[in-house]
Amino acid sequence: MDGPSSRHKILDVAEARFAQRGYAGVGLRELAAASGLGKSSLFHHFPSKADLYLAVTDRVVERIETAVSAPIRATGAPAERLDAAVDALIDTLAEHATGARILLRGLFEDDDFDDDAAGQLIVQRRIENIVALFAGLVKEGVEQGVFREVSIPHTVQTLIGATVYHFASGEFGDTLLGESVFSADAVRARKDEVRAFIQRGLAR
Amino acid sequence: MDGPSSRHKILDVAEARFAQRGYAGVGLRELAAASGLGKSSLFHHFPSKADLYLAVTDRVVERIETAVSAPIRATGAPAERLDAAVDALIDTLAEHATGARILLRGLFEDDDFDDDAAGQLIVQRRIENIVALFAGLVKEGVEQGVFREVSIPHTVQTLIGATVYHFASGEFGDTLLGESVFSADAVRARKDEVRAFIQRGLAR
DNA sequence: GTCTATAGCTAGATAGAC
DNA sequence: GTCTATCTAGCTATAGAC
Repeated sequence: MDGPSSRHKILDVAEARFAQRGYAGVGLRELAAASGLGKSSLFHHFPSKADLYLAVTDRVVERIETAVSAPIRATGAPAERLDAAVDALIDTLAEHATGARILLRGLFEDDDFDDDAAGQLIVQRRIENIVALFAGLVKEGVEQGVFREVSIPHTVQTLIGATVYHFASGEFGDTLLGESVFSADAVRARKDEVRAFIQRGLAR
Repeated sequence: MDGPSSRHKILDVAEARFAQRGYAGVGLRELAAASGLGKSSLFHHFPSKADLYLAVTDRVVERIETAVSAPIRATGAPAERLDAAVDALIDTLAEHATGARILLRGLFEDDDFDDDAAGQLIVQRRIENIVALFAGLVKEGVEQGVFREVSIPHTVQTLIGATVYHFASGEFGDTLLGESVFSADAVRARKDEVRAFIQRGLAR
């Protein structure tokens, strides 16, 4: 047992810092120090800062993809599979406190990652896949007549807002709720509230 | 008629750039050039970059505050006032395309603005006021028995997710919807979808 | 795989002329 | 109110020893 590899450690540290202050807000010196390495050693593991950031983002997105794929692809009624998928999504967001922020930043951080267009594409494809999974499930429900005729894209946006935004809201969310949004209590409450909203929002 | 003042021009330029790439991602040189000024001239209008950022944020939050105050404080049934407030909020977010991102960034950008703690407090108070307005309205509906017994804070979070997140989602949202989230069509559709979701989500 | 040293550049901010 | 010039400190990235 060697403990976590340097690469793993760097990714953990980078995920936490990038989540807080964004890509441009964090320097490699800071990441190196917090990882217990010299600054130059980072370049042995990742060819550039942009590559490191993309590796962080991809890991986050992969977690989500893994978590929601099974419940969505399961057999059963759309309403139940959607409930299970939202539960799994919330569990994953709650377990890794920094993931939601990284994910949300990925959506509106327009940085120049021209150097690693390939890496960007991988992340993008993964996100498209997750969106397609949810969209397909909602569509299935609408076509079966168990959901009312909502707009699929708008419903996906509402789902993201209700889950990802919530767990990315940080101190603001903590203050609003009166406890950490990541506390077991708050996570359970969020699941109940979101499930109830979705069920009622989609019911015919 | 002198046209817009330099200060106004700087604020417009800064709002657009900060919305795209965040506080740390934008340099004063870039802002100065885009405002048609030399870099040093910015310091005549704003004492520091942090102050400029706070001025941008405050202007955005003030717009929202102004837009939603009237409908929420009006007389009428809570459900109707909530609909009107959400409409007004969406109109404001749609009218100033950069506002939603600035707002959302304000929630999870943990930069060091220690230099201007006073400015931070003003923005924070304004946000608290907006939250209190919505929370009070939902609470009123619950107490009158016209809304079911939802959690007030979680409902506020869901409202923010459904509106602010949506208009901050940028290219991702555009791709998902198949058109700009700011197009007249998409704005109208968003209003309809959100209103329907909220009404059904809150109904007893 | 980690280090020291350094290159080359840009950052925010200040001084002072006009 | 805007400018040029400059300061210090930070940045990403590279070279090369061990």
